[in-house]
Amino acid sequence: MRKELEKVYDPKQVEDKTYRFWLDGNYFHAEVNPEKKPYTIVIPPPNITGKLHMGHALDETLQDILIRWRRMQGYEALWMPGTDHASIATEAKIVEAMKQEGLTKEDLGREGFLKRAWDWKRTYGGTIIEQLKKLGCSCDWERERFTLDEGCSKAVREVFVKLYEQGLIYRGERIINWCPHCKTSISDAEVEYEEKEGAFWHINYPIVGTDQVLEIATTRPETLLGDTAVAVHPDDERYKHLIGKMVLLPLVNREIPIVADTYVEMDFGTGVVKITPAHDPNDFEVGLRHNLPVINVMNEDATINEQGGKYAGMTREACRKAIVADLEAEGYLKKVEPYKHNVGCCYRCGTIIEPRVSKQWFVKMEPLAQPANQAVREGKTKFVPARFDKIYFNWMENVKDWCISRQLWWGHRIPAWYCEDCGELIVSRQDPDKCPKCGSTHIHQDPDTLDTWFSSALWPFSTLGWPEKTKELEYFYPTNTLVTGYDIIFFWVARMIFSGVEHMGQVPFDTVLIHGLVRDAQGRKMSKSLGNGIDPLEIIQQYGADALRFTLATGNSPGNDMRFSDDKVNASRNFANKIWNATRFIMMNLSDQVEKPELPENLAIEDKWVLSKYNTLAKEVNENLEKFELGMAVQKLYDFIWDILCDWYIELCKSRFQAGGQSSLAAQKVLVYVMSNTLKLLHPFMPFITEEIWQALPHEGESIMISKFPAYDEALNFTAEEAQFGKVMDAIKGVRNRRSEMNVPPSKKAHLYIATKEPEVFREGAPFFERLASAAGVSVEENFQLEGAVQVITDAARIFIKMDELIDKEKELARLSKEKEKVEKEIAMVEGKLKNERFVSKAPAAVVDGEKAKLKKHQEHLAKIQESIAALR
RNA sequence: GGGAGCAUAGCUCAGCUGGGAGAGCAUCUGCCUUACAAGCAGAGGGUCACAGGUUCGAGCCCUGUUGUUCCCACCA
Repeated sequence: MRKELEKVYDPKQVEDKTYRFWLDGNYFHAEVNPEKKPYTIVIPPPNITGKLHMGHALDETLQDILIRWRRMQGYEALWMPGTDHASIATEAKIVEAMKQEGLTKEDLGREGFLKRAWDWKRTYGGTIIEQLKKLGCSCDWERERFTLDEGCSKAVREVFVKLYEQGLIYRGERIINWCPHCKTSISDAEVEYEEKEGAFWHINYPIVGTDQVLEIATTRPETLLGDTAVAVHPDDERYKHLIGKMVLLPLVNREIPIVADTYVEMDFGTGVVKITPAHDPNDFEVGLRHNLPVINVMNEDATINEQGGKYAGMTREACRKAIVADLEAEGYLKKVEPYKHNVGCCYRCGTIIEPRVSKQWFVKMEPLAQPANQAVREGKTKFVPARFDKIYFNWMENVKDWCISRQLWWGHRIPAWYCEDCGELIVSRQDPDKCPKCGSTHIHQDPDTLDTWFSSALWPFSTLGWPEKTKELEYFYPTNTLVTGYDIIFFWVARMIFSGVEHMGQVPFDTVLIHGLVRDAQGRKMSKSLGNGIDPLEIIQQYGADALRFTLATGNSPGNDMRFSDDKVNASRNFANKIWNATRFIMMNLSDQVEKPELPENLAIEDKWVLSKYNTLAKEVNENLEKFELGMAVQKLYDFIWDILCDWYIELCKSRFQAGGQSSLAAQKVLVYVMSNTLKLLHPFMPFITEEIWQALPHEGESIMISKFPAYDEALNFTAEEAQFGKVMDAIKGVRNRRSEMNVPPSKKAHLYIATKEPEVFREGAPFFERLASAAGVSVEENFQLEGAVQVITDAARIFIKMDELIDKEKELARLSKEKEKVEKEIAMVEGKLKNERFVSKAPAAVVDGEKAKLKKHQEHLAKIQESIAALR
């Protein structure tokens, strides 16, 4: 007894239940299996602070499609899941939460804070994982990892020590990007530039020993407190004679030199630049070249420090106002111009970055970037679409050393110790208890932690057990496809590539599939501040996970952004319902004799037609997936199911069901066969509904998700029959068309007379005209002589619709001559082509033959029209 | 300053290596045809941004122009 399906598909009844079924079956789990080829995807680990957003939903959907497809193809498919500790983002959230309780980090102390952070991780870290399950992700949850777990920490430590020993990690005093809000350094990649309205303040610096002034222009007057020189271009005729002289720094009354440096652009501003080595990266470089002192005038939170004299304690903004006011009061301010310029901001909190000189740890990039670039150039890793390799190269070829130390507590602590007695620096795989040089036990560990991306960079191999030589690592590495958005190519993809090449000797994946952003219906980026974000879980709740997945996969080509709208999800939901109802119909008509999907011995022409179409679909879906054209694959599935299967084949089956007998049984078998195989093709995209329906239909095996993914089958190559049946369909469409034009309701049936040179084809198809073309009966002959009938002319037939009362002879003639003109035009065009010597000689033979066939078809069509016209007259 | 993407039906977008433009939504017409009105059958609607070029043939390749979005750099 087969179960009845509800009238409308309800995802809520199906999804959780089905997901549990998969988990119980352990289908997501992958093991080292030398019998099979591995296919591996590592998930871009979502932040533990995170909630699933549309970007994740897209990213995970694409990965799940690929992994389910490969799994069904027979690969040992591993989708490695996990989460990222996201040091800066998580720490900021925890600090924020503590603020509500009136607590600061310092109140808790490092240990207390970390305890709290781990509590946080335990509480919220699982949220996003649960949300991934709602989406249907078939990750191997037994292998779930966390960037701060023991294994990943071990990998981080190994890499740090190894690179340090190779001289590729060093500690040094540099100017770095400092976020005054997060109170930590951040890397160049973490700075976002934003165009802001500012001003250009022109300030006169008196030249010492003269009554002259030097006019400088600056966008940051408050940094004047830290000026240690002014610079001009060495070739600048206006200022050449002043090089080496001193100016008096206004308000501060410090004498600073005028230096010459080619960094200065002569024709920008006044051609004179104030040099503040402590607060500008370019000035810092100038300072190094000219041995200038570095005066840091700011605290960690970007307030002015004691170096700022009377301005000490002010914020940078307040200080700017005060300085400008004072300059004006004392007559130093020449003028103020409005000025638009780019300001660096923290990518996490948006606070304006303060360049700051401090001691930090760096990774020397050049030696690591080179082999990585070489590998990509050799095609060992390919970007899809290919243009993204330019972005990768552009960044990697100009990359500066990577500042990896963070003044945060939540993260991998830097494995470096300092001896308080002899000053020795100890970097070690094991925690030292004394100084190896002097034996002192007075050592302390560096308080800083590592950039969160330092651990993510190792993700493709740390999750497989590295630095241990595990069998998983041996089998699953290098992984196959990395799926991610273009926004983290620098942060993550590039760093994984050079890390893989350096530590594993092999690139971490062969393909990087890049997708775009999911935007709102108006094309705006979804953001918290705009409040235009769409919650994927709400969409799942409302429409179902399959509908969401289908929406994200449809009409989306690699690398391009997409818009998300309710209209689209609605259409996807309707599609799910369509499949559901098609299955209901099949089951309503299914006899007990169909026990599994198998083809009948005798196939009717329409069976061959649908099987041929299905076969092409199977072939193309695989081809599209191989090329990462997921959007195209899913579009073809949609078209096949809705148009070919539902609107045509199922409708064709209705008359056979009515007739009963062998023809009905054969139709049932073909339907079950085509439907269940099509469900398999669709399963990676819409896993829940396909499983539910597949289970309801006669099937073999436990679950669709471990069934064999269909492929092209030569036994189903019925292209000739497909073309033949197409002629019947053309005739049906033609009749429908004419009737619709004449506004004849379907209830008004009419007898059809079909004149054709292929009567067998149409006799076989005759029953279909009754249901699909409102025919009261059908006669097929080679020729007919009929009065008072409407005519439909196709390539293969003349069809007379017997409807005396509707006939207006003149109108019919006019319509026919219009049709004749149209066909004549077509003929003229094709003839023109074929008469063109150069076309015939240069175009491929297949194209020329195609044109010839087209011409023949048109000519036959024309002949029929002419016959009809003659008959009417 | 450097680089990339996009420009196709009213809207949102497909269109794979060049062989005479498609879908969804919207609009209009007719249908409760016993799987589905979340449906069925039809219809209208496009100088494929513009200007050149290559080719027998261009939405697709090349050059330029315009509009638009983004990335990198950061001239104080």
